[in-house]
Amino acid sequence: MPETTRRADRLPGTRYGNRPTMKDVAARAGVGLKTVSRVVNGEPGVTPDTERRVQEAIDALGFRRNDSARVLRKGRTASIGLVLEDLADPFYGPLSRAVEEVARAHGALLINGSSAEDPEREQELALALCARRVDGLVVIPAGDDHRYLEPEIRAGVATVFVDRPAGRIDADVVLSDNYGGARGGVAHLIAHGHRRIGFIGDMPRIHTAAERLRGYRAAMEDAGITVEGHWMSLGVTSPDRVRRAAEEMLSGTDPVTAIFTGNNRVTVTVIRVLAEHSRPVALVGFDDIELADLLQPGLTVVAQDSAALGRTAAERLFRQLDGTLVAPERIELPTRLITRGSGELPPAD
Amino acid sequence: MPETTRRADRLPGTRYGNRPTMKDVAARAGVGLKTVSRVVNGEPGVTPDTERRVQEAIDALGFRRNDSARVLRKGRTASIGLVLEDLADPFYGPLSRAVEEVARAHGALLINGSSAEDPEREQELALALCARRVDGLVVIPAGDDHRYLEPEIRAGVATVFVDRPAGRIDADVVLSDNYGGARGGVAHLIAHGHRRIGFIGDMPRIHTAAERLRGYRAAMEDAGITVEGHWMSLGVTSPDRVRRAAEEMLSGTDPVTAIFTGNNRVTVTVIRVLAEHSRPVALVGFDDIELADLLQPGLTVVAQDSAALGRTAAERLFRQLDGTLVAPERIELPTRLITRGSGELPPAD
DNA sequence: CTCGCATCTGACAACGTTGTCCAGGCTCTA
DNA sequence: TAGAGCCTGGACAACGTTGTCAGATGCGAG
Repeated sequence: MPETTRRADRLPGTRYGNRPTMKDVAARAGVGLKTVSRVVNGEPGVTPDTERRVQEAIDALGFRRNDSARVLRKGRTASIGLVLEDLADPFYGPLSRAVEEVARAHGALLINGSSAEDPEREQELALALCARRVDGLVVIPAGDDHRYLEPEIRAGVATVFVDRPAGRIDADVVLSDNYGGARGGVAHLIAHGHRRIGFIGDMPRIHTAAERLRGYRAAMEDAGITVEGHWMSLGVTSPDRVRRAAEEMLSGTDPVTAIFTGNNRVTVTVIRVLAEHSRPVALVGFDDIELADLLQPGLTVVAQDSAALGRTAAERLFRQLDGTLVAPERIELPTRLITRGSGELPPAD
Repeated sequence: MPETTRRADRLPGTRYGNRPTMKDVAARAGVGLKTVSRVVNGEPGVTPDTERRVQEAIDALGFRRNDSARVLRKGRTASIGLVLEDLADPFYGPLSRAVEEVARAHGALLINGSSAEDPEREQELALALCARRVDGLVVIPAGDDHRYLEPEIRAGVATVFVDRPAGRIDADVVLSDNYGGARGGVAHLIAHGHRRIGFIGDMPRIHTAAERLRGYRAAMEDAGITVEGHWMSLGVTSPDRVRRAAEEMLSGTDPVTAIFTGNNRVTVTVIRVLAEHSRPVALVGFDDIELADLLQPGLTVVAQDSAALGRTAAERLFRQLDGTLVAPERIELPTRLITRGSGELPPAD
């Protein structure tokens, strides 16, 4: 039997631990190779008796189809890639899960990668995923230049950007309404009588941070309030710098009576500062936080729906793959103001 | 030029959107196929001039190596699979991220899948990953019978189970010390004078839940306390059932003065119940929660280090792949009691 | 000037699967 | 009983890459 010989010729212990192939199954069942393929894929044209024999051989050998070979032949991998910032961040867990669910509904697997907010790593990851020939790519940008993806997109890799827009290329983008959300949150504070309102946010080179800052400025301008320079603190991220920034705007001759925080990490630190502060200070944070309702007072937030972001992006991705989609679009999902107490405190001055 | 003809023969629009292959690069650079392969893989034996010509052709065509074909040829995919319960659960985010980091250090990508606590889906996912020929598999079990993985493990798929032990097969397992942690947490309550202590946990068919229950019983027995049946509530998971269970053990003739909660979801609900409760009740929860220190009182927890679980498991996985590892082992990581106030409340009866 | 050696290059097969196509056997009808 | 048509099964090539091996090229030494 030449078949057996060929397998024995192999170096021992190499290659998938010598897994059985369709050829082996065919030999054992005494049928042709293609017949095994037909059974494995549920294709018609196999008599029940043959099918049974093949199935028995499959079970006996513990055969499992090698999807790598299948992919090579068929040209579709039935997998999509997700490049995000940090899976350990509670904001991205639900997003990733939502993408996964949509992928699952389309029979695709999800390959995940964290860029750690490093543009180079984002590129490295995205291109590695392309080399795997993922059918599509959902990217939460870390960098601001995505021209490196142009050849991939031209080659047919469906691509959607989430949370932040793509840089220097035309592509589908799904965003939260950062500007509107921040503007609404600050307006909420103003409506409760505040005029000296602080803003602590991330580096403005990050799109979301810039948009939220813009929202803050717009709300203040709407109310005819001139923003003092020391009310704003931009680009601080580490807890102790946030702490210092908050303490600074809370002291001095012109202390703020309310603070708007630009993301959940900042919010958490500010909550700690305020907990030690004697005078009550109103607070509205961008991004919801688990247990926000159990704090004293409950935390008022501008919440974005990270799962919806992921779902929307993934659905759009698969519509690209269907060919249902033509021109790139920019989708903005609304945010929601959730009042729980901290944002409704009156100014104490 | 026969090369061009062959490609033109293809059906238009199929297969990766007609990406260039090494053959195309070779044709354009006027070199042989294997030379391109050498350049792409940085193999020696190519003159600088040839290398430059090839590199130019690669850039001009936007070529990117097809890893599917590479995998088929080489037999290793440089990717590992992670089957967990729910990526949106804050417990699994850091775990997944830790696995990813270790994978990255070994040049591997991570394919993620959520089982949604459904054994069938776990199996389906794990086998799909095996069909992709992942080099290894990190599984957080949903089911309790993993014999379906035996052929895969025999075929060389490295496998490590995390958080819960594998069912009915001998395999590497990395766990938290659920028993010891719960026992310590309950002992902590007893040390603060409590004797009527409630326990609310998940279904005992889940290993972690059973172990934590066992820890509770052991601590109570250590202190010579007989546990009343209505102090324990097992298998409740939905918020309203937890709520009812908590309210029940807090009322009646023999109300508990302290509660030990078996996981973070339960803890959150119980915190809500206690917030509405007039009499102060001590609380220790299994699993840490973000912002636990900002609650009133701060939440005392038995914390497990989910990142360490993931890291340990992944490292073990790659040591299996190195061949450094022989016999399956069971590793237990310690938990840590973090006191923040809620567990140090004296009994109020 | 020719031979030998080292260096660089390319032809070819193989990885495991699927699509195409044809052969053989069967049934049904005339 | 012979011919037509259908159904099942198998041979073969192709997917894009890498390993093997042999051929070509260039150089120096005799």
